[in-house]
Amino acid sequence: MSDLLERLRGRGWRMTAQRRVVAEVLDGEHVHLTADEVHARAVAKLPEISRATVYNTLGELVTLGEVLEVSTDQRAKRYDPNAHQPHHHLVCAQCGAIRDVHPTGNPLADLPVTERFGFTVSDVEVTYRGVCPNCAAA
Amino acid sequence: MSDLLERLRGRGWRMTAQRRVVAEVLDGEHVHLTADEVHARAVAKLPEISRATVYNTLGELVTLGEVLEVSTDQRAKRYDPNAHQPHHHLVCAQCGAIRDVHPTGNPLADLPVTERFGFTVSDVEVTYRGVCPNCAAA
DNA sequence: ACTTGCTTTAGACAATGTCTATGTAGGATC
DNA sequence: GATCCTACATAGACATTGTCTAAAGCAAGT
Repeated sequence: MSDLLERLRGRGWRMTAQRRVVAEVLDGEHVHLTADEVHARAVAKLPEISRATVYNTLGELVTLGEVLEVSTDQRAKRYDPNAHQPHHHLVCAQCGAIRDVHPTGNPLADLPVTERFGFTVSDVEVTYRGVCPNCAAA
Repeated sequence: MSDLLERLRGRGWRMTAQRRVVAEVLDGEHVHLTADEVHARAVAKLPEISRATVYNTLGELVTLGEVLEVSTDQRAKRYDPNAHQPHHHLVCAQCGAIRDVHPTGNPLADLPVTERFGFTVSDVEVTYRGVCPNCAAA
């Protein structure tokens, strides 16, 4: 994904070693990392990167729409680099593992006007919960 | 809702002034309070109640299934006393206001087996996001 | 009323995230 | 390539939310 780096540069981003590293970490694995996990992996590549910079950079990526913020549990937010394809999440209630899923149907259409209370509804998040095969086996 | 207090007593709960107050706060208004908000209202009725007790009691009510924990934003969890009627939530992206809603359809049925990755799926949460009438007017 | 042990309390601690003041370096310009 | 301006990074204090611990308190059965 030099794609990503190019897009960011095109939006006037000043390209720094720190930002490059954060982008690489998110690209390197298609997973759902917490900010601290991103920081840990970034430090492995660039030891002097600070926590604040990771937080700032993640926040900017979210604002730019390049990364999604996911709150599947009440703990740390997770960052999902799969921002350009709409999807929902399936979470293991025991180990916290997350999978991207693509349900059929359109939940937005399932909310009648009488259930909107005057809100302008623009988005819907669906989180499925269950037990993953690993945890079920244990 | 002496109902609630009776149910709790029936389950072996030792009835204390603190627990009674927390239950009253949750019953008094059909809203979605944070733990701190519950604490503030509890203190108004029983000044010496501690933060830890409120957290403990809320946790017990959740375990007993009498109250639901809702995480609509990345901030504090909210507690929903409407635990006996399945529902989802509609959240204002600006002010955080929450409404209980009842969409049609069954999202659980919308997740094909091929999208379950071996998980045993037991539950689904749907969170609609939008702008409430108050914020839209402002 | 006594006793038992569940419950409460205050405050330390932990996890996650934000802010500030200062120093650094990207990249436009020459 | 050297200089400068300004956006960016840094360390660490601070804030918010929640958990844990040890000691004191009190509900309820006897």
